[in-house]
Amino acid sequence: MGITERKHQGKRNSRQAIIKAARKVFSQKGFNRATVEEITSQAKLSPGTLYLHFKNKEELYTFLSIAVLKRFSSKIKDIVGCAIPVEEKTERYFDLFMDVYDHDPNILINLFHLQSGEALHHLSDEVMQQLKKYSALAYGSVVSTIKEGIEAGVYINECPMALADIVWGSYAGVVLWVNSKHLLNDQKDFVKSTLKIAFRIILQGMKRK
Amino acid sequence: MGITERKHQGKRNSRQAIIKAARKVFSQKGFNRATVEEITSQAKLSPGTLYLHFKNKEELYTFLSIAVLKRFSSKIKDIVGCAIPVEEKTERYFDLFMDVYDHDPNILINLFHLQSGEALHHLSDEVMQQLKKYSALAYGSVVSTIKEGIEAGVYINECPMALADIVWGSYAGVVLWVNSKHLLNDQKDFVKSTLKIAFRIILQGMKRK
Amino acid sequence: MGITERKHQGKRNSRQAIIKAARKVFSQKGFNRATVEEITSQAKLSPGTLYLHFKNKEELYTFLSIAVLKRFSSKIKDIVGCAIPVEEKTERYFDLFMDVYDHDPNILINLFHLQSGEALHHLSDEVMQQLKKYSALAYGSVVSTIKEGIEAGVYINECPMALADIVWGSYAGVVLWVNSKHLLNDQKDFVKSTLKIAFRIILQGMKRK
Amino acid sequence: MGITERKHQGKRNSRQAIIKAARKVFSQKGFNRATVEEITSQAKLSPGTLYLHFKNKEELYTFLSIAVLKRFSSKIKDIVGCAIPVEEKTERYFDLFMDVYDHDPNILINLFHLQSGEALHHLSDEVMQQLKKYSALAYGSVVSTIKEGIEAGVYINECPMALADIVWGSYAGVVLWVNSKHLLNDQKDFVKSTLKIAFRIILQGMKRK
DNA sequence: AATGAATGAGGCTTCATTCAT
DNA sequence: GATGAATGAAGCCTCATTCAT
Repeated sequence: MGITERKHQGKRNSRQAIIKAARKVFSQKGFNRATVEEITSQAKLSPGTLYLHFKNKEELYTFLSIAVLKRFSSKIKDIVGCAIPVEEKTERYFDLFMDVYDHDPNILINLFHLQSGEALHHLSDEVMQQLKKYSALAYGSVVSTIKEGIEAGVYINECPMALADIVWGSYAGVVLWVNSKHLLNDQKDFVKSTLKIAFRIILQGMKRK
Repeated sequence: MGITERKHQGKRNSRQAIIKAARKVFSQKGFNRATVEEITSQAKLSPGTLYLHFKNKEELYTFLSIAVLKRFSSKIKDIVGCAIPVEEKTERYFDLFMDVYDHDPNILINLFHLQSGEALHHLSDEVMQQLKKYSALAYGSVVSTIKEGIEAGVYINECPMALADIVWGSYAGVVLWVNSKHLLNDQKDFVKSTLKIAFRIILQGMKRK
Repeated sequence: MGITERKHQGKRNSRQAIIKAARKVFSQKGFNRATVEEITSQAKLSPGTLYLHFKNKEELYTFLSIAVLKRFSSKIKDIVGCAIPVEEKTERYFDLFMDVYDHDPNILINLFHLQSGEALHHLSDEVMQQLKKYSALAYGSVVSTIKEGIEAGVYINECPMALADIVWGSYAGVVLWVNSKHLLNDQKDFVKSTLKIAFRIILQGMKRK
Repeated sequence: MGITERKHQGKRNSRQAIIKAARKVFSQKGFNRATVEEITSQAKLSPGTLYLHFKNKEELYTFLSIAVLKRFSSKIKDIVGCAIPVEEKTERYFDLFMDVYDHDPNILINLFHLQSGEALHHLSDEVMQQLKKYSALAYGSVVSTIKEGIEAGVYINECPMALADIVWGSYAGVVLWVNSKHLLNDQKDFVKSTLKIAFRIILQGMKRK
């Protein structure tokens, strides 16, 4: 594609190209080892262009995480609102986790890094707000469903937040762990099957005897 | 402590000071944002001193991880060898995980980062060997106990390696997750109680009905 | 020159500025005492710019040497191919040595240092190949001409490689020696006149009686 | 050798050990890449000991050079004073050069580096004086013999200093050149035979026809 | 909107030198 | 006289970011 054509496709296009490239590069290398130069060159753009769309590297990174959280929280809200038994909701949660994983298996690593304190120091207030908002939404929905399950006598009687932490943490931990251990080309299926078992175990373990 | 006293205590001391400071700084900031300057100044030493003890920043980092793995794998081997029922072994594993956590709650973050590929590029062969050795030892022991449990009909009949990944990944994931979510001064007890629940859930879920 | 003008001239310019400054600083201080900071500041650029053009300090250094070798070997090949008597070829060699010296009297010091093992540890394969290639070309041409002279009964019957070593080593040695002994501003003419005598002596001495 | 015994052998011993080790290490690595740590550990001493005998690394380096110059100038003066024909003196010079080379083939590289400006910046006045004194003595003797040869009609009528530069520069240049080109284990004989030819050529070339 | 050359702060690492023992 | 742990200045290099075009 020549420079001329690309220019005519407007700002939207370069933004999408950067987002796509960033997902890939951040996934492969993590936040620190990923360079702006590599991301933009994979997007067939120049470094300066990144800064037309994002305030800095961190905000691009955070943007990717927020995107997942948005997707997540929106879908999870749908489930929470449904008039179906808790156990069926939980099944759907499982599908949702898998869906997110399919959509971008590595983006979860970003969310993790984000909270691990390696990034998050030069974010604008606006982005920070969004991050908190969607994070709270997604997390809150999980908590409320668990609470519902406890009240319904389905799940063990523990602090619902702790249980949500366990679900969420286990999910992310297992993905990261298996990912890093099995650096194969097609690890996606392997991770998914392990995740499937993990979920079954956790849900089984959370059930009141 | 004055210069005089410190010097009197020999090389050992500065090494320990660096290890201690490194544990703290790496935990707080992660590998990349932790600087050699900060680690050594917290140890009340000058930057050059670090290199009397460690080849570079990465090897210091890896050293910390290996130390945990060593501690872990040595204790875990003791448990594996015992002539006690699998379920009792699992109980002891739990104590061991807690013991490691008590000994240095943050060091696990290092192990995780280590495998995430953000570090590990300038390690000497010797250190790399050690890392692999102790990593395999610790992991292998968990796998063999799970296998024993499956054969004894106690645990569900799934790939033991997958189950080990789930145990290990969940543990690390929950620690990281809860740690990063609750950035309080005294989160240790909070994390531990969540971990306790997590273990109970997972063990319960792994049991054959 | 203002920033505006310089930027307008593209990447080429900064490269040339660095090469020019590097020649000067390396000549004055040698490889080790020359600092990247000094080279780039003399080029009115910032340190980072050097690394847009050269992988590291060593490759810049080597580049300068290869440039001379290229110039040298290309011209020397022309002479070798000519259908003229050996003695005339030798005359032209002399002119060539002087030409290289005129073009950059100090660059020979680089070649020397290069082989002395004080540099040459972080070169990329590509640069290393080039260095060897042009080095072999230049040296080989001298050897073949000497061989021709021996066979024609013009020069004494000694190992042609040894004779080439003597010609080359004497040339470089005399330049370095006179340069370092007479640290005057205008030593160029002095060196050249000494070189002229040296060549006359060596050629005379190499003749079969 | 235990610490106790070494201590009883007095200062002289450690000084000699350092000198010996320094000759070796400087020869192998050049001034910059040779480290104080390596020199002293080869001498089975600790770094601090070097500074009991030499003000700094440069002065140790210079000391080695001065030692050669001393040896050189003293022997050369003997030759100058002899009532023998110039041509015979020249023969003896040749033997002397070879003798120095045999005694320490690499020390000449030091002298060269010394003048190339990579060292020589932190010398005490006293050492600087010595360096100049013995340098002038050795060089002056060569010049005076050449002058004698010119006056006797043996050598071509050129500036005697230039001729001395050529002899000296060629010698050092050939050693360095051949040394660096043929990094073999037993290059000493190879260098010597090349030097022999070189001398023959230069002396022959200097003769008046 | 896009470029990409240039920047320069900041980090890692080395190693000659010191000094308390 | 000797030690050797510790120092800390100095150097190389990276890379997120800027800005003139």
